[in-house]
Amino acid sequence: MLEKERGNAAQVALGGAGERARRQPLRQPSIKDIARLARVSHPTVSRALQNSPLVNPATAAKIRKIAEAAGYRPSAVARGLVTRRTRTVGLVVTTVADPFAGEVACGIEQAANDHGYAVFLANSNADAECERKMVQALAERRVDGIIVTSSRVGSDYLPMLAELNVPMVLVNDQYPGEFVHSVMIANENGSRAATEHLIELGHRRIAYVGDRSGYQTETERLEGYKQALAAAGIEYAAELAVHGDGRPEAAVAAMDGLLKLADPPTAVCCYNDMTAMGAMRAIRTRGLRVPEDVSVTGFDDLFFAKYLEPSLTTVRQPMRRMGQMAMENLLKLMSGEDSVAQVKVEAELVVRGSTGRAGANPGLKVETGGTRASGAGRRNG
Amino acid sequence: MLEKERGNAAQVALGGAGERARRQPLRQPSIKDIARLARVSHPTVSRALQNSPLVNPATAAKIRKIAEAAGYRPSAVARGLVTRRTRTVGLVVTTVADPFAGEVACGIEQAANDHGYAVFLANSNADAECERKMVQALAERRVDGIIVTSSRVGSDYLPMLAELNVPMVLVNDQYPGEFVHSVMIANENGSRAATEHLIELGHRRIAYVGDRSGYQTETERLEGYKQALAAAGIEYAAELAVHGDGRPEAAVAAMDGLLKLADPPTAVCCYNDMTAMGAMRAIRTRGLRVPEDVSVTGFDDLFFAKYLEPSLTTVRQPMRRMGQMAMENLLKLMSGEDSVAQVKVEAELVVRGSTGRAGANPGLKVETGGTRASGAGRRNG
DNA sequence: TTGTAGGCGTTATCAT
DNA sequence: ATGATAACGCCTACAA
Repeated sequence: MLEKERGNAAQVALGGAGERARRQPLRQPSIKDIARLARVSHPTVSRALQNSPLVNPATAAKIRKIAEAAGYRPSAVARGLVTRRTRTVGLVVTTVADPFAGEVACGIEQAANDHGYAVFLANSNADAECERKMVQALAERRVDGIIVTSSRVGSDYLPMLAELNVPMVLVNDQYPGEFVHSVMIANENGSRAATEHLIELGHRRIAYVGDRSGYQTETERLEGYKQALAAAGIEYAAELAVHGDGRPEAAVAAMDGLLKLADPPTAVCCYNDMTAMGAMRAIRTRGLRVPEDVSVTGFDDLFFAKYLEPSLTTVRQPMRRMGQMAMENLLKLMSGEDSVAQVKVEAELVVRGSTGRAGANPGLKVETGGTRASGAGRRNG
Repeated sequence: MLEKERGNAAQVALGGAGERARRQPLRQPSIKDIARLARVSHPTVSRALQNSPLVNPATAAKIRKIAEAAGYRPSAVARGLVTRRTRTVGLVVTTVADPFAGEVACGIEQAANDHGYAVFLANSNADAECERKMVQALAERRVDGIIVTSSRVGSDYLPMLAELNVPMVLVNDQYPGEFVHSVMIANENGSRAATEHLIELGHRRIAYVGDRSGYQTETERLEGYKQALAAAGIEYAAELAVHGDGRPEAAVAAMDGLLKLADPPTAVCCYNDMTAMGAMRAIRTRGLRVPEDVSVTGFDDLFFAKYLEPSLTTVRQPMRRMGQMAMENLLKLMSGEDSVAQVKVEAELVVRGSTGRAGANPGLKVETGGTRASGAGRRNG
């Protein structure tokens, strides 16, 4: 439409209050512009726009009308500079493309948005150095707080925390320790429940396909598995506890190794749903069936779990809710409350079609899985 | 000039220059603080930190050392205020928990990060009003650009674009029209390829399970399906084209309706992988098998597609790459280049186990799917 | 090579 | 109820 009229739409619409054209990236109207148009001082405009009671209702209305007409939008950056609070938080994840991280991010974003906060997204790609850089970058952006999800360098945050002096909340992170605030799932309980479920179904030879060893989440889930075995008087066999990397590809290989054992397992407890997905593929590829030949459990209850064939018995994490809780904790921290600390979220076993009685191998059965779920531990959502 | 020596961590660490404690949110050191410590003026510090050649290497080194020791971090907000460029972009998605959006977001974040930009995440929850609000909020944050993914109100952005005067790039959006910049997948081609594949396998009675009707992406994919039918001389049957909502739950119901037809389809072309996942569930629930009884195709090639049983034949979208392209286009737009416009990305058929010859029903066959993929259209990644 | 003097768009602190 | 005036932390002239 108009070509050289760099004067922004607002000013043009108002009758060309712009004295001279700007070469700058098209300045948005400021309170000073509005003040000039309304024939008042900028502070008055500022007050009017904040619905301050200190301003005459009539002038306030007039100012708001003018601001509206001018397409005025307050600058959060200028406000942030003077108030020293940007109403911005940083979210560090390995990658949002990961379904778990996506769900958590969704919960965080929701809660943040509800409170007028914006969320900076930072992917660390599971690289510690990169992760550190991202946190630094967030600090430069002057975020009011930071949430780190599924980090593998959680312990490194303690010194950072002190240095950056920015409130932080960790979600399912590595060694949150005593000094930081966190939201964690009850890994041991969840994993134990899954394993107990398999034991109840008569399984004795139960394998575990984990994440890379050494991480807290992995260690805790493995521990839950061991606890359940011990409680049932089943001896832990090191050959049955193998490692993947939390992704299906590695799980295929790990599971295949288990199936090649002289005495292969009849059930497998997986670190997470992605791992379970890979394990199921490995089982099917060998011509075996789930759950008739091998029962499988996951962890997370990602959206696809109930749509796998058979649908996956898994341990549910309320991922969105956890994100929301993390954000709410962070909000408290940012407002000065130093009370909240470590939040432990209970995990819930969701029994579906991928687990069945040990030795229950009714020959050729085509309709595996489906909605065949026992009543126990059904999801409440 | 300033009599009140605001104490801060840096100064304290450097020898306790802070006279008295502050109740403020603990100010970070500024260039002025560094200047005082280095006994130079702030502009000199500013220049030194920007590696300006206008500053004496010796003093520059000294300044950098002091800044480092003081834990100085430049304030992006102050810089943004003066430069009028925040090096920040907004990303609007329905929800990052959606795998497609997550992948695109990942690509965007990557590219943004590579260029020193930070990404604001904004979930619209598929609500037009909310989406509009998020864009306004981003404008107040003074983002340099905005990317909108899978919006259903794409056309509404034209007026917004003019009003906000912020460069925008849309990814797989609704009616991008002539005036906005976009990255779109070749929906018709992709859908046509999938349908042609089914036709080549001998199918004649091919159904289509779409998204809610009226959206451009949906319309185009349906169109591709129709084109393939027409080219093969198969008459389009309205009863075989049904609607879901892009999510598995709705697809289960839609597919079930198709299976209840007097003359049910032997193949179904689905709007996306989520829909295909639901369709497969509906098929199995009825005691039918994929692909022996019904062949299924998806669209997207989400991470789980190859792990479904049978693995899903689908049309691949290079999602991360598309996000990256969108960001790169946005970078150009933000730097003033007004050249880039509508980018169309080719879709690639990936043949896997969920599609098979029509009428090829070899009785009870347990090992469905797996890695049984024909050579045609294999992914190159 | 360095320092001085604005100004970015707000809010905050005083006056009036 | 309103208006000057001064920050906030940085950058960019321009002056020295």
